[in-house]
Amino acid sequence: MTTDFTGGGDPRRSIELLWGLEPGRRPGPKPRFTVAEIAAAAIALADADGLPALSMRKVADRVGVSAMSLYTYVPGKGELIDLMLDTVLGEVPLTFDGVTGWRGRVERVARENWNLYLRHPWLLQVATSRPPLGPHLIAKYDHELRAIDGIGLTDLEMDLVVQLVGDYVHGAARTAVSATLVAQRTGLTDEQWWEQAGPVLERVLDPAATPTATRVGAAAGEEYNAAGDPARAFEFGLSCLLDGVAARISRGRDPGGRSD
Amino acid sequence: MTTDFTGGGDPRRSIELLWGLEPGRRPGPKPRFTVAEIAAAAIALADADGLPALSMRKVADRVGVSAMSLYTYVPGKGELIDLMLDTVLGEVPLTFDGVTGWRGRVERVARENWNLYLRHPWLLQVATSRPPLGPHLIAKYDHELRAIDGIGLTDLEMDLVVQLVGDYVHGAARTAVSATLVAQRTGLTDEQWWEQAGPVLERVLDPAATPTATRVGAAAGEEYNAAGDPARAFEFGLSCLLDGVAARISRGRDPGGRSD
DNA sequence: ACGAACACCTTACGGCGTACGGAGTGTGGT
DNA sequence: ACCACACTCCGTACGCCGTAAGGTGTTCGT
Repeated sequence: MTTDFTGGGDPRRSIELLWGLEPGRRPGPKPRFTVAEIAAAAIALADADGLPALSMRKVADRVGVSAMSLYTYVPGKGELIDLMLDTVLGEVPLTFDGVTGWRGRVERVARENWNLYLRHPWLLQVATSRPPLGPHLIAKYDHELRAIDGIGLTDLEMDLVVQLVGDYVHGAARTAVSATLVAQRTGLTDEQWWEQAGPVLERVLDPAATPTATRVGAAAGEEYNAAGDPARAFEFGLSCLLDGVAARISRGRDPGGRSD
Repeated sequence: MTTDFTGGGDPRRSIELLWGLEPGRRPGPKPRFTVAEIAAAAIALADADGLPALSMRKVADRVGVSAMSLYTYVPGKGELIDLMLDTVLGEVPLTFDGVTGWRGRVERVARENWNLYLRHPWLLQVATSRPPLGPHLIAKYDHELRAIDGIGLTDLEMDLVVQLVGDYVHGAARTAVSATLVAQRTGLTDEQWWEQAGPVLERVLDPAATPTATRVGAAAGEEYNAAGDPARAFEFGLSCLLDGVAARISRGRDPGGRSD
């Protein structure tokens, strides 16, 4: 339903947390857990139940401390989520083994991101006010830029292409994740949903008012034999997008992209 | 921070609500408001304060009823949000006046969607389990398909292109919206944030470990003179994407898109 | 030994969505 | 006209949420 935004706390404390900066010896009892362990517990919970179901109390229960104890590890929930995000970004292998050419590398990047969203669907629900500049996010950005370094794009174009791919994958993964989890989230399979909504929908939908949608929807439904085929849509979109990038590389075009 | 998912209620009731199906004469007092009025109040609140700040109590206050009265109009918060979504989709003009060619039409579609997100940033935080199949969403889908009808794409490719554009715009708009609202959401301008986070960031960032990111980040920062230029990135990405679609149209290619 | 800063936790607050049931309203059937 | 019923409306309450505040116990540095 709704999203809250991370990034509202103390910037310094957030960076320290993300980069695991240790304050050295301090009075008081030794913390029983590490920040990484708290983050891992939170990630496991989010993976299992989704981000809306993630609460400080549940994380605390999972670790075995009281909810308020968590605040000795992280200043707030938003910071915990930023930490979770950077932590899972660390799963992405920063190599291009077995891949040739810039196109292969960008495909690798896109697919790794896609798979990341599929493994951690809650990522799609994270709404950051600012990118949490943690170690893994920085390393990943560098890695992605390296995929398209030295192929004829300006530095600025490189930044824009990495953004383009990232934005597209994020957008496309929403559908894939929803398709995977819709039954779990709503308690109804697509068939069950159509059983209930189908009759009233047929009453309100006027094929003559939306002829193109009717035609294309029918063709798509027949081809997919489902509400959609997100993986196929993703690969199609990625291919188009990369064709466009290839055209730009060929043309050595102005980075503004407003020439049209 | 987090997102809940809509689409968990009674499918039939949801469709009836979206399409404004009237049940006819019914016993009991006349409702003081229409469902559309409730939705409009909710939209105004979400526009002003964002989706996380939207609560049933606040909507009720704004309309001038008790929170629990709202449930005589909508079965739940999720359904209200679906309704809000379909309502604002109705703002998009379903014409292509002053536009020539499929490319111009798709650009119009993309920019209308982009502007919609800028006008209603909360849209980016709506997490639907299933697309809420309301009148405006259906009409918009038809309109978008018409942008690319009869230009040499198969029906399936048309569906895929519309998805591609929609996914990309959604992804790209996140950055634009965050950039616009970050100060409001976090209470800190970028300058203020850097003042606080900058010193510790400089301590942890190692330019030698991420040379490409360092170089490109510097070039981008200099060019943008800001954290980014979302509108420029959007236009760049859209241009690439459309180049790719153009290439596909030229080639009359297989819709699978896995040929490489 | 002592003060200060910590880890930990209990209590509490204000916010949230919405279940439940009571009171009032108006329709349709008799 | 009367009545049963289905509605509108709302007060109360519940369980959940994030986290402020303050108390207790622990450990460091002097």
